[in-house]
Order: sequence, then structure tokens, then C-alpha cells
Amino acid sequence: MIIKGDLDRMAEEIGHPGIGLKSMLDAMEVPSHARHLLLQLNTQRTKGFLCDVIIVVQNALFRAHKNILAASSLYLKSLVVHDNLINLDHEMVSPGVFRVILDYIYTGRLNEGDPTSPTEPNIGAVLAAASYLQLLDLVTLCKKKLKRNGKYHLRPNPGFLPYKIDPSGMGGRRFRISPPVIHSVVSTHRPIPLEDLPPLPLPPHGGEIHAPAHTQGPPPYPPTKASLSPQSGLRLAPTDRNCSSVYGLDLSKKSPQSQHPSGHPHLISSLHPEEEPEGELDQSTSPLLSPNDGSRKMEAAHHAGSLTPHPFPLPNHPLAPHLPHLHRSQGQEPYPCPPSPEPMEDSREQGRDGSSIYRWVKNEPSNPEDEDEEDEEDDSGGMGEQDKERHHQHMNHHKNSEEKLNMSERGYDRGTCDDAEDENGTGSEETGSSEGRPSPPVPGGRYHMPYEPESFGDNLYVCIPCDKGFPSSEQLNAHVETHNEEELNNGSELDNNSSKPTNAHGPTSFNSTSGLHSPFLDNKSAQNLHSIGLGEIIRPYRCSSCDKSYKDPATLRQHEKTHWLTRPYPCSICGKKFTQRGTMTRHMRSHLGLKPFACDACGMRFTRQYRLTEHMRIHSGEKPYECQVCGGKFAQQRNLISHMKMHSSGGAGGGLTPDGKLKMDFSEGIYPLSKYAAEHLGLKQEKTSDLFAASQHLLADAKVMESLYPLSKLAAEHLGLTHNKMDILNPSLPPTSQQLSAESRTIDRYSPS
DNA sequence: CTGGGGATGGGGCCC
DNA sequence: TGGGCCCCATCCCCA
Repeated sequence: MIIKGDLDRMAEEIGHPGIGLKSMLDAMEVPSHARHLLLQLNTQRTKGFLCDVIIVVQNALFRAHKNILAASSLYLKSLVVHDNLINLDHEMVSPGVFRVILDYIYTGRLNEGDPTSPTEPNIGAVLAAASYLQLLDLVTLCKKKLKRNGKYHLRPNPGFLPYKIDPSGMGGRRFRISPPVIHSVVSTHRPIPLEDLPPLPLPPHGGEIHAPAHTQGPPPYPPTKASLSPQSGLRLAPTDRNCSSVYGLDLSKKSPQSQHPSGHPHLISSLHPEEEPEGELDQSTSPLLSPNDGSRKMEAAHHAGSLTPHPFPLPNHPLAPHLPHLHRSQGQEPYPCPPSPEPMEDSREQGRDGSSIYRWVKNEPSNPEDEDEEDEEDDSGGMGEQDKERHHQHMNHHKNSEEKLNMSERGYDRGTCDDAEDENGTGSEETGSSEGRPSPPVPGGRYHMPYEPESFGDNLYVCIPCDKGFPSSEQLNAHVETHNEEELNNGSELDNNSSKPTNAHGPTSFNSTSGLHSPFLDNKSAQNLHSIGLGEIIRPYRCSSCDKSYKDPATLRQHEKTHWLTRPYPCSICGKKFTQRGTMTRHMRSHLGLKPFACDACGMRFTRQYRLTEHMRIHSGEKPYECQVCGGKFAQQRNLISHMKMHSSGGAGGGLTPDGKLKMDFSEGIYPLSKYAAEHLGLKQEKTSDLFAASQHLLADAKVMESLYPLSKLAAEHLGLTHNKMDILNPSLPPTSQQLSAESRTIDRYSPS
């Protein structure tokens, strides 16, 4: 702000001391400056240039400048201060009305469009919205227009204003002056009280919610000249997604470098997954959601993460140090024991460091019961009759299953075991596991002795069989090597020993209960358990429509939605429907170009952290996925899968690839074990430790090689080589350079550091 | 031109 | 509700 003293000083500086204030202003003011400035800003808006805020109104997106909005309305100012993506309640402001309002903000002119058009926003609607948005000048302007037209009353506008306009303006009690329901990405506002929420809208298009208007019915705002102008908001639709780039949304496959963090720091900050608007978009239109949902979401948004535009949300950062997952306080788990019936579930995380078979002591499962309670409460809220019935049945099932579980647990707690074959008293492990209870089957068939994790100090990587702790997975692996050597030396003992992880992955392994007690069972193994009847205990919640079963009722409910004819979560932009809200919001992220996860090395951005984790392997050169057939290594599991298909599509099994490698035909059943080896070992090395995988396919391959190449079997048994290494020994299968180098790499990897 | 590998995007699903 | 994983599809590059 320029004060008189400043002007006097400026006048002095330009050599005109003593000049009066008025004459000074006269001398320096350019009359058209404001108009030109506004014109420039409006031009920039239409091009999306320097726009730093996105306003979502129903299924339309508008880009604008925070400064302009903030200068126009105190209310908008309060929003844009904190948020880069704000979502207006479309009941209060329709897209067409907001277009008119935005035009007014940037031009100072009110374009009411065609007043005879039933769909063109009328002055009454603009007046109401302007009041709602606290655009006081526009309110005054609208009133003047209405008075001039002799229509100073609210023209009915179906579906827009449920409230009556008070001619007295803002102050009238009948006018809606409660805090406007504006959902922002990172709202710092207090949750809107339930009584302040507007009534839930009727489905706008014959029960079809979220669907884009132009695909589900007549467009609410036909392409008038105004709506086709660049000033109009961008209406995202499958066919015009590409247009979004004009408005600055990055929907391209690769985030251009120019848009890398430095480009749009504020926008980037809004890209944090916890701050994304999808849920809010959904909330404002979905009749499936109760006002409570909206309120909860507001609260959730209220507590959302910081605005720090750090490209890596640290808690999820793949490169962040392995922080222990304290799902449960350690004090609650006096006997943290090896993972049990579904250790591989946990090992998804553990396997990252290659120590999945040796449980990371602090990675305790959460208590599903607690979560379930909340879930039940949530879901029983707006339930239809059919759902209630389903819910009721389910609850009964749940109750019964819980009783089963409790009985099993009590059995375990007493130290009794019904499983006669379980010499170690580990028979209840499957029940214990689903509750995260101790389940002691360990390699070597010994109980895992109770211990306090703290007793290991920094040695968080614990070898279950011997209870030794190690500070790193590498050292643990090196230690585990000694165990494996022992086991290999013991030879066939493994076959009948509960410590044997090997056969747990082979189809024949399930003939033995030993497999059941293996702590190395993965998901599919658990499914197999189910197929032989014992999975009922592990996964008591069974789908009534199919044979799938789950450990907890929430997951079952989630699964059951896949059987529904109508998917409950439609995308508000393209109308595509999803069975899970999370999938829908993730999908929405692709519409909005939200890529919160950025690569530190190259700046590439991703919609999911897992993608970034995958991507980072490109930079690190890590290729944890190794083909058990040819030794080829891959940075991504899916590429290994694709690669394995190449092996399997080569015709008769056991043939040779063009470069002389052994070719297996997984599809013909010639080598069924290899399929398991591929699926459970080679393809899931991230879940299983490299070492474990090596020992697994070593044994598995020995079996097939026994049939194919008897000599190789002996080689495998006595030399400890995998089959792709065995064919090196086989004179008929000359080694390739790749195999040799793979061999040396393998040796390097497993040699103690 | 074709096949294979590298890499990415999106959806389904389970936890 | 988000994370993680699996699967499929696709594009690009290269031999």
C-alpha cells in the first residue's frame, strides 16, 4: 500500500518535491491498467497458465489463480489459502453457475447467458451461489439486475436451491449462511456439523450417479456459446481427457520433467495420496453415502497429512529405512512366535530384505477383531434390507466362527493339541495365526522359545530355529546358509520333517501334515489347505457365492461385492464402476493426473507407491526375480511372469530354447512341480528369501531332473546346484555365457559377506 | 517383420 | 482406507 509519505518521497525522487498527493496520482495512474491486468489474467486462466488451484464442481473442473479468487471473496480466500484443489458442493453451485461466476471474477462482467434457456443458469441461481461464495459485489450486481428486470425473486431452478433467497441478502436468517459445504483436499476447516449439511441430492440421472451428464442424459448445460468458450470449465469425459492438458492437468503417461516438483510446488503438495479429493468428489454426489460419511471425510481431511511438498511420503518411502511395523505394541505380545499358518502373508513385507522365512520380530499382525468391530459399525449404517439379511447371516457365521476360533485358541493356550500328528504341539497354529497368536512351528520342529524382542537389541533379524538375532538381513542370510547346509546334508530327513519348507510348495506336499505346520505357507498354499478341508479353520469366513474364504469378515464383505450385479462405487468423472472404493479413488487419480510418488533419481512420477518401488529397481539395478529355468533376472515380477509364459509356450516340455537352454512346459503337466516352483519360488522371490528360493528349487528341480536327467539329479544332490546350473554339467546342454555369469552372480550373492 | 525384454498403466483383490 | 500384490494390456526398444 502506498501511503502519503511514500508518494512525497517518490515525488522528491523524481524531482518534484512538494507536489500534491492528488496531482501525484493523476500523474502516475494508467487508467486502463486494471482492465489490462484483468484481461491478462483471464487470458492466462483460459490457457491454464500459472493456474494454481483447481475447483471441482460436480463433474466439471475449473482452473484458476489463487490470488484472484482470494481477492474476490473472503470465503474463497479461506479455501485457497490451504488447498490447491477445492470441491464445491454442486447443490449450492452448479457447474454452469460457477462458470458464470468465474467469468465474472475475471472480467467484472456478469454474463447471464440466455435467460430463456431452461438450463442456462439464471440470475437467481447466480445470486444464490454468489451469496454462498461470499462474492458481495456479484450479489449486489445480481440484485440490481433482478430489480431492473422486475424479477427480484428467486426463479425456480429445479434441483438447485433448496433454500429460499432472502431479499435482504446475506443477513437474512432464511438465507443459507451456514458454512458452505466445500470439500477440499486438505481441508483445515472444522468438520461440517451434520445439521449444516444440505439434504442429500437425488440421483441426478435416473438413479445413475456420478455418470457424466453427456453420457447419461441431456447435458445440463448445453453447449451454448458461453459454455463452449475457453472460459468454461473443463468437463472431463473419456473422449476429451486429452484436452485436459490445455488446462494444465497432466494426464499423460509420463510426467514431464517440467512438472516435476519444482514446477508446481503447491499443486504437487496436493498430490499427496492422503490429500487427494476423490472421496470428496464421491461424497458430494453419492446417495450411497450418508451425511455421516461426508462428515467423517471432512474430519479425515481435517486430520490429513501435512502440505509438505516432499515427493516421498516418508512413512511409505521405499528407500526409507526399514521401520518396524508396530501393528501391536510389543507389550501385548508376550510370546511373539514365528508366523504361522500364513506366514507368507507377513512375509510380503519381510521378504523385502530376503529374510522372510525368519520372521522379523517386530512385524506382528494386527488384531483383526478390533478392526472388525469398527468395520461392522460402519457398514451396518446405511444398509438395505438385502444387505441386512446378508449382514445378519454373516454375523451369525462370524459368531460361530469366532467361537471356533476361541475354542481353538483356548486349546492352544492350555498347551493342548488335538492334532495327533503334531508332535510339537503346534496343531493349533492355524487358528492362532488368524489372530496373530503364537504358532510355533519352526524349521527343525522346535518350539520357538518365548523371548522379548528388545532382548535382541539392534539384531532385529532373527533366525527362528536358533533364536539368534542379526542386525541385517544379509547377516541373517549368511547365518541361514549354515542351516541350509545342515538340512541338505540331512537329505531325505527333510521330507518328513515339519521344519521342511520345501514340499509346502509342491502339490504332493499337502498329503503330509508336515506341510500344514510349515511356517512358509503362502496364500495359495493356504487355499490348498482350504481345499483339503483344513482351511475352514484358518479362513472361517466363506463366501456364499463362491468357495473363497477369508480370515476376517470385512474382507469377506469386500469380496462379496465382486458378486454384486451393480458395482457400488462409480467414478464421478467417467462413470466406470468399481467394487471397492479404494479402486475407484485410485482410478480417479488417473483422471486428475495425481501422481504423488516421484522418483528421486529421474523425477518420474507414479500414481502408486508400489510402482515407484518397482521403478527404483531400474536405478538400483536390482533384479530380484530370477527365472528358474534359464537364470534370467528381472527387476519386475510381472516381467518374469511374462518371461515364464515364453518358456511355457514353447511347445513340448523339456525342450531346448534356441540358445540351448532347458525349456519346461508348465502347461502340459509334464513338470507340475516346476509350476509350483515357478509360482511359489521363482516368481515370488520377493516373498521368499533368495536363499529359501534357492534351496527350494534346488530340491524341486532335483525331482524333475531325476526324471529328465538322472545324472543331473545326482549333481544337484551332491553339488547343490539348481537345474539351470545342472545343465551346465550335462554335456548335452552346453552352458551359455548368461548361465555362467548367472551362476557366478548367484555364488556371489549367497557367499557370506 | 517378429519376438523378447524393459517399463508403465490400470483394474481386481486381499490384507 | 490405504498398502501391497497379482494379473493383464500396452508401448517402446532392440536384436
